[in-house]
Amino acid sequence: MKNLGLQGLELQDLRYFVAVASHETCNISEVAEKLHMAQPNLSSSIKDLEKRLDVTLFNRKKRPLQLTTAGQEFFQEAVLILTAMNRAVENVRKTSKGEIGRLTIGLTSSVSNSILPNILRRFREEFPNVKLIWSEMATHNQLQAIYDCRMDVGFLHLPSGLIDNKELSFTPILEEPLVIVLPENHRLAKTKQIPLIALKEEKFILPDLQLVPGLSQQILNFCKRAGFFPNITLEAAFMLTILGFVAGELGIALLPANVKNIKRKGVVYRPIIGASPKVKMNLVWRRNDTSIILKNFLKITKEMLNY
Amino acid sequence: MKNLGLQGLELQDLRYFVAVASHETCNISEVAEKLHMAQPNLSSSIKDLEKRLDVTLFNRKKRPLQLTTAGQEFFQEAVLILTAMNRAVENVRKTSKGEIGRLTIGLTSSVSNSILPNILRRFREEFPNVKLIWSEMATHNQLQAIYDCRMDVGFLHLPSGLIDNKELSFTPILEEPLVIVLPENHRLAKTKQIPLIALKEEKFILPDLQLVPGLSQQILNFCKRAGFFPNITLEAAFMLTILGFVAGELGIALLPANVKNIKRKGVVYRPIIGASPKVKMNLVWRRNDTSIILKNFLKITKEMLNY
DNA sequence: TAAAAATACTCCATAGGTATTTTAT
DNA sequence: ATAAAATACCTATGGAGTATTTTTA
Repeated sequence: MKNLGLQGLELQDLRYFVAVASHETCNISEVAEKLHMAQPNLSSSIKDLEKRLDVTLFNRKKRPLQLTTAGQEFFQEAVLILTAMNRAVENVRKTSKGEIGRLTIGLTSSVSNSILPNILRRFREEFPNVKLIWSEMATHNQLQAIYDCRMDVGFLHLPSGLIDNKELSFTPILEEPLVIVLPENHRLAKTKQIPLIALKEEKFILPDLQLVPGLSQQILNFCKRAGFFPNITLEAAFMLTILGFVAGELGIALLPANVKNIKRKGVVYRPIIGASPKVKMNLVWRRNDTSIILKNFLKITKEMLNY
Repeated sequence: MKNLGLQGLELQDLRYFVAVASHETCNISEVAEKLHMAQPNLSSSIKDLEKRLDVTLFNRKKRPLQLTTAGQEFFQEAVLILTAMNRAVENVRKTSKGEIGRLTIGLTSSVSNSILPNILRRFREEFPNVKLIWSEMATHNQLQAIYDCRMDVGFLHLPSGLIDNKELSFTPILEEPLVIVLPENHRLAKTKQIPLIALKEEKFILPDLQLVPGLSQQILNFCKRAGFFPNITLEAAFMLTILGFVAGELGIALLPANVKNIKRKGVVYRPIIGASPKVKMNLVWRRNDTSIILKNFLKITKEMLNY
């Protein structure tokens, strides 16, 4: 017999108790057999439990044994506790395999126009119980959110000066040529292919330098390499805003090729002739993030690039 | 080291895990000291838990240690489980002491007019967390409900043939004289005290023989002993109904004295002169009911009788 | 280099087994 | 009289201790 370890109720005690209490006739011998254990041990386990609780759970003056009122009460709660334990184990296992949980993803319009739908579909297939939360956000805001753990991963055009960052990791996932965005009545709209230098005297509408630093920096670099510094008349954070400005003949723009997926009245797209410049899209996350969900997301994203 | 008992997660595992996980810096050594145990054992307990779950709970590549995502998940659930266990223990102890729970009580109007309020007040004082559920019910229905465990205890006038019942126990708790209930214009209403035999030729309104067998049987016995069998014109299950019939001059009635607490227009009460007959009120419960709450209720009820 | 975690071993308390007695119907 | 629970006793696993090594910052 146990030496009354006064403290420390254990789940084993509950398991034995529940096994007996849930038996039709509370027959200890039968239950012991079902549990592949000796009857005296089951008996003394129950008695020990009663001693520790300082509560009589079974009325011993009756055969078959029957639960006291307190025993019924305890039975209900014991079942709940054992269930909770099983669920906790299941959940922690699934969580560790990345089968359940959540991932918060930041996007810019470039991504939602190109590879994103495929990635999401593929991820949903493999991890149907992981909640993906995504929000379209300008590069600058995304980086802040990732730092602050409000976001786990972001698709963005990498601004200069972020290479070898201590806090963040990144990987290039996409290279896109730029296209020239013109009002349909623009003199260059008749031309099929346009060299970059031909835009030297044009008014430029640029992605916002504060909010979308990566993309605008890359565009400026290409112009510089082509031999001119563009005449910037407007900045805007979102693609659609820029297209609107172009349609209104406020200027022309250079944007990633995926913008061609948007048919905008009054706007035409023309490829750049010559050393076609390409902007790079990166995936960014916290370097110290050990989440398996993140790891799986990165894996699937990389797979989708070799389609 | 443990020999990986693959099954059987125990609360002790959770307690150790929660102790470490809830420590500011997850410092195993400090936590071990706080728990008055050796550091290596706490270390290996945690490792063992991880092995059994097949989940890494702490990121060992970092100092201070930090919970993995799965570890955070498990921590939350573990705390809930431990809390549930503590609550279950508290509840079963209180239940066994009769400090929490419920008692379903049956009444007849006789009781609610006399001793019941005192009993309830006294019981509430001593057991504020026991829910008392009472319902006014005719004797016959009460007995049925007690048999069926829909009710735990009842106040009722014991019908003959219930003495030495195998299933039910009872104890007398109250003796009340009968009073004569008359329409205010009745010829006997002028008399202050009336002998029972004077009612020989009157029309009687009797408590329902089916639904309130105990009381009506006792009334009939008294009449028989006084030397006559009453002329029964009406039966009714409830006091107020009977008073209504009397007020309507449909007959007279004999009722327990507590009915005098009800002032009914058109009705007067007159004491019986001579060997004043008394009806007995009993408390009834299932003989095999071991509930402590019932026991306490019986105890308090008996105490209240010697006021 | 220092602080903390992991490993290696030792020991005994107790969960679990067998034999027997007691209890309730 | 019988079936089931309680008691008594025994055995061996694994939880907990001490000493030491490995790891991270």
